[in-house]
Amino acid sequence: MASAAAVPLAPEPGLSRYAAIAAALRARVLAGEWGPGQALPSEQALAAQHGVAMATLRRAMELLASQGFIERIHGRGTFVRAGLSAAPMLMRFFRFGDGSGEVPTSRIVSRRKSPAPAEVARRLGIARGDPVLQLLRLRSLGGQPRLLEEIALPLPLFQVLADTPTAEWDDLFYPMYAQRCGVHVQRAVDEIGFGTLNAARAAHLGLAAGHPCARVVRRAYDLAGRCVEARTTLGDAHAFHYEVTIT
Amino acid sequence: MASAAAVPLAPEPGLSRYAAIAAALRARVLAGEWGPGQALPSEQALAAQHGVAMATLRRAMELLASQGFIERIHGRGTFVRAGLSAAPMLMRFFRFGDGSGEVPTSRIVSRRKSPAPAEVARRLGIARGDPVLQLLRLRSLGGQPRLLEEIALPLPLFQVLADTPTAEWDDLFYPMYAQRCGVHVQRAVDEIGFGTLNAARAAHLGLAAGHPCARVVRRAYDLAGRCVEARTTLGDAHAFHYEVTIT
DNA sequence: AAGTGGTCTAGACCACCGA
DNA sequence: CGGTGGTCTAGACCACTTA
Repeated sequence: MASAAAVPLAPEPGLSRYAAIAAALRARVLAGEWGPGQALPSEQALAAQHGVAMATLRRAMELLASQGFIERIHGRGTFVRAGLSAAPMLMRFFRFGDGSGEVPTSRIVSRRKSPAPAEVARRLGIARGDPVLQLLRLRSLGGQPRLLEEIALPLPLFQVLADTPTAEWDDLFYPMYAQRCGVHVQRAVDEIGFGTLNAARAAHLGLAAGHPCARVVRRAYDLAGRCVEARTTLGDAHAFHYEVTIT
Repeated sequence: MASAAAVPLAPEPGLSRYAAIAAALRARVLAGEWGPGQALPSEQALAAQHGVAMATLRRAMELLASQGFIERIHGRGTFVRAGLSAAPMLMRFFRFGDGSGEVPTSRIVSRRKSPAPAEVARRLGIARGDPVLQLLRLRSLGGQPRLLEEIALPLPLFQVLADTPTAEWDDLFYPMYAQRCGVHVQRAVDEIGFGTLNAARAAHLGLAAGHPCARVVRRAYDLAGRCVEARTTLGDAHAFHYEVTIT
């Protein structure tokens, strides 16, 4: 099995060589062979493993990189993507922290363990009644509450957060998930809609009941495609703003 | 100047060969050497012209293709992109025509030539007072008006539309711009926000004054990067829905 | 200096399209 | 069939990072 090893069993007959290799590498990553943030073997090594020329192996890598699955760093190596950039992924939908340079703050209003209601279960892809951690979080700017977040986390996975005082939590949740729970958010889908605030929610935001709000429903997924967080963010509709480029 | 012709004058010193070639090709397209929808020379011809290997030329082409600038069709050739897919680019933001299979209709409510107000001029990137064609268009579904569009078109360019009875207009505007005015929309930017309807606009949509609305402000650009259309679309906020994937 | 990914070459062969 | 773009090879050399 030295030189003519090549593809052992074609995963899909109609697939080009580089696409097959990309699929194989993807599978190996999902199987946990290399974890998020870790380096893959060098191109040379992988090319030898798969019995193809370097250029072909590189095409496979480029494919995976273009899909955001791996990250290639010149002179250092190729790495499994560690997760979404720690950045303020959410606030970008709202005029939040623009200009003044003021620091946004966040506060956990409530935390409770409970069986998943139907809607939450559906979003997380778990069974109704499975245990989840439900959080209510208020994000403020300059002392003004701006965004209300309702977050649901599947529970065996996020048990650590149920046991840690919320005062010790980090401001950025996704890096915290990675460090404390070993959960790496790799992809998220946001659904944007519109509605009005009920009295309880409006009170948190300092608005009148019935005030129009923008609603961003997010589902966050890890590398394996499991939904690991369901989050609904509500904010004043008039402060909502988003830009899309169509090509 | 046969074999060692190569790059005549490097456009940017720090640029790789393929990036330089991509830039050069881009410039030739913008200069009008090949119009939208037309074929570029074959890879072989272009590689010879630039004095590089086919693989390098191909990298340049792949770059341009990934940017949506050209379209490569196996066995046929490489073409300058003709414009945005004729599709219902706009309605995708609204629940509009879902399910029932009913046919959306559109009607031009008003058309008038006028000097550009400041806001319109800013969006189109022209001077205040330059002549524009301003349209008001109502899009309906099942007899129900759903979207109100305010469209501004710079005027020397779209004169044909000022002279053609609106009854003869096509339903899809972008293909019509291409056929009748020689304007190919290649890229568009949408800004999404929420607001409320004033009495006049609400009346067109059959809603009450002050009703919450979603507002999509679009700027459409041609290949050369000129803004050729400024469009504001208003619709019932409760019918608004959009999905974004973050990676 | 050794190891990584990035660029480039000069070919070969294949898959697709149209006359 | 001839011409197009798509895949693949087996090299060479360059640029960047780390130690």
